[in-house]
Amino acid sequence: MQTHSEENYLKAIWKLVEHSGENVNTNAIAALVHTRAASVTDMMKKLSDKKLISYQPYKGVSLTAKGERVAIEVVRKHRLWEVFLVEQLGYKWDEVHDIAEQLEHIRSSTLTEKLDKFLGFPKVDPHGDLIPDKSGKISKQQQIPLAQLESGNKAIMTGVADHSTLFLRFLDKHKIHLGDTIETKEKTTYDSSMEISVNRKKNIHISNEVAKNILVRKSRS
Amino acid sequence: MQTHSEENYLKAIWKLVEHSGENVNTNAIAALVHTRAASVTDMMKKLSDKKLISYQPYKGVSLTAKGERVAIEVVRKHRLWEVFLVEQLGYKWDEVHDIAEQLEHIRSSTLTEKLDKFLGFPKVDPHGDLIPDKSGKISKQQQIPLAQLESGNKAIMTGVADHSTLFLRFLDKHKIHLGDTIETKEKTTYDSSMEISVNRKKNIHISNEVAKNILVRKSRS
DNA sequence: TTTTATTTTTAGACACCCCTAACTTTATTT
DNA sequence: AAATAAAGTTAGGGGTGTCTAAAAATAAAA
Ligand SMILES: [Mn+2]
Ligand SMILES: [Mn+2]
Ligand SMILES: [Mn+2]
Ligand SMILES: [Mn+2]
Repeated sequence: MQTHSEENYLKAIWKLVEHSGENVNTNAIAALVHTRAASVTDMMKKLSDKKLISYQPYKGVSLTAKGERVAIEVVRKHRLWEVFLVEQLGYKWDEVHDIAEQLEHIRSSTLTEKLDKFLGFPKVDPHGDLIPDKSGKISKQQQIPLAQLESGNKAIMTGVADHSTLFLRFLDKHKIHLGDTIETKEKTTYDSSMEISVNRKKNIHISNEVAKNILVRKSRS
Repeated sequence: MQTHSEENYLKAIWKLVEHSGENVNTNAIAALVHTRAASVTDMMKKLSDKKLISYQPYKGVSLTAKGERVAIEVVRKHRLWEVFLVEQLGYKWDEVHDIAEQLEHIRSSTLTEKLDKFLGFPKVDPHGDLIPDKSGKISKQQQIPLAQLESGNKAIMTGVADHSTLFLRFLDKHKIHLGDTIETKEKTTYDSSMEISVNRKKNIHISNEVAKNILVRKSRS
């Protein structure tokens, strides 16, 4: 049984491992859980004692099988609750993170499965992130940043790399949504900005900053 | 902003005041929040410092207006979540308490209202308890224990005094539910047990213990 | 290879929430 | 009124989770 705080740390480590593959460093964790390095070190000792991570001072940490199981369960709950908040309660996709951050810690042996069923066993959350299944399995998303798409190629938007309210609202304002077909019209060499079309209609000019945070799946056309 | 623990204490005090009217004593609180008297005293000091209760050592406590507002908000959330768990997720009425005990602490300026709307603005929770409205108003339930109903009188079951799984399952087993019409057929003077009919059909013999925990509203017939 | 900068850990502290044991106050008996 | 019982508080302490400041280890630069 883990505390909320322990769960938050495990989830943070899991996310960092997903992205970097490497052992995770203290400051990165501190940034994700909004604490200081010293607090992270304290927690790493506790999680290590509980065999949830493997930890060698100064050398970073990684999750044990046990720790990963816990982390994935938290991620599963977080994403399922996000689906609930958006699809059932009518929240916008930029409003749900903080609430899900709390709901993910609700402890019950039956709640997650009932919620999953109630929601119709969704595969992805409102941000396009995959929802781990009951057993903790989660397939790797085949997606790349839009910034990497060659000129003239079509793709479907499947996710976002930046989950901030600011970015999500920016996308809303420009009517760019998950599932939209995006075509790269023209790339400017100078600043790597690009002209794109959304659903074959609207043409928009976006910066490289934005293009890096839009994740797409190349359509085999 | 209160901690989970503070909210639990405030809710406990609120419940005790509802039932007794009097200043609430330390041991009663300890029993409700599953702690010891010493812990209660510690917390009373903190809540008093925060002006959430008025507290005089050895003389019991009562809620300030501020404290009552917080307590009722927690109760509102608890009961709304219980409705969600039963009506949307398919839980039984004896299974939801512990989960609602956690969900009631989810902090969000918008969640409660969205949930309330989603559920269709329910008036009562799965146990017949009234749900405070958005402004914190909660009307007094006009109900009495079935044990107090005179022989030959009809009433409608509106609630339970005992929320334990054991009792709720007992009622399920005997198909006694909220909204059922209950008529007192015969009372045994010796042990105050009684013969009742449920929905004009089934006749059941129940102990006084049980009759005290079934709450009914007399039907004006 | 030194020196300097960055990262990480340790030391010491504090708020929170709970506990047991001992003491004090209040209530009840005799 | 004195003795006893019950209820409530204080003293002292433990685990958790966070912090700042200082020290140690590692990485980068000169
Ligand atoms: Mn969280
Ligand atoms: Mn998400
Ligand atoms: Mn609670
Ligand atoms: Mn209830």
